[in-house]
Amino acid sequence: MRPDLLAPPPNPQVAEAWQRAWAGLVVAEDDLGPVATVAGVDVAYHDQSGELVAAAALLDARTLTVLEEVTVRDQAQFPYIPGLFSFRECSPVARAVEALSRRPDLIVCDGHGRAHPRRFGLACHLGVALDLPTIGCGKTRLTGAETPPGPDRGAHTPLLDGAEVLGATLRTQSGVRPVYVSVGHRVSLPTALTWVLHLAPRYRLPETTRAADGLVRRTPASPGTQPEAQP
DNA sequence: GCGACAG
DNA sequence: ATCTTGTCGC
Repeated sequence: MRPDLLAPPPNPQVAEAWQRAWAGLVVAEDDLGPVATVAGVDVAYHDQSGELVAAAALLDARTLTVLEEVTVRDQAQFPYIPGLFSFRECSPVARAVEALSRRPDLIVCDGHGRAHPRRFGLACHLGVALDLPTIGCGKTRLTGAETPPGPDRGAHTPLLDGAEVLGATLRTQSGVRPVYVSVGHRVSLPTALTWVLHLAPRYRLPETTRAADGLVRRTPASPGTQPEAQP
């Protein structure tokens, strides 16, 4: 891991400068081995004091069964600012992933990767910080011009900034709004699309995201019992 | 100056 | 993200 990439920036201007520099560390090509496990990550804010709960859910890549769940509590170190989202959630999420008993072969993030103003969204940030393959899968668009994909499951169209392909809109289920897929780190866009579609056999969002989301929402922010791994 | 704006 | 009930549709 690279703790230097997880320190809270002093202000938005510095944060943007760091993103522009770190964007050069992103690998947008496939550099992953056999994928046996895929992790989903998410963060929930249970009160307005900045207290948060980050979670990592490890799934069997073939059966999509949840193999392990981990949650960590923390205090937000940076406000939510569109474009600087990763400085709020990357650190706690990275801690949750590292708390898993084994490193996942791939991580799907609840947010964008290269489909970002400076090409360094949460998925890129997390991937580079942990040096693990990551995919960005957001529910809404941040930047880029989109074209509605066809009505059937699997249909997809590029998310563009002029001639540059930032990612893609992907219809994971017929008749539902598409999700926004982009490269995070060490995964190509075609591979990212294939995985997100595979991970979303029944619902709009991938099972990895659903598992992590359900986990953070049922985890109390304050005291409570520390969740343990689920066999 | 007027919108747009991940979670 | 979070605050919140009922309701339209498959």
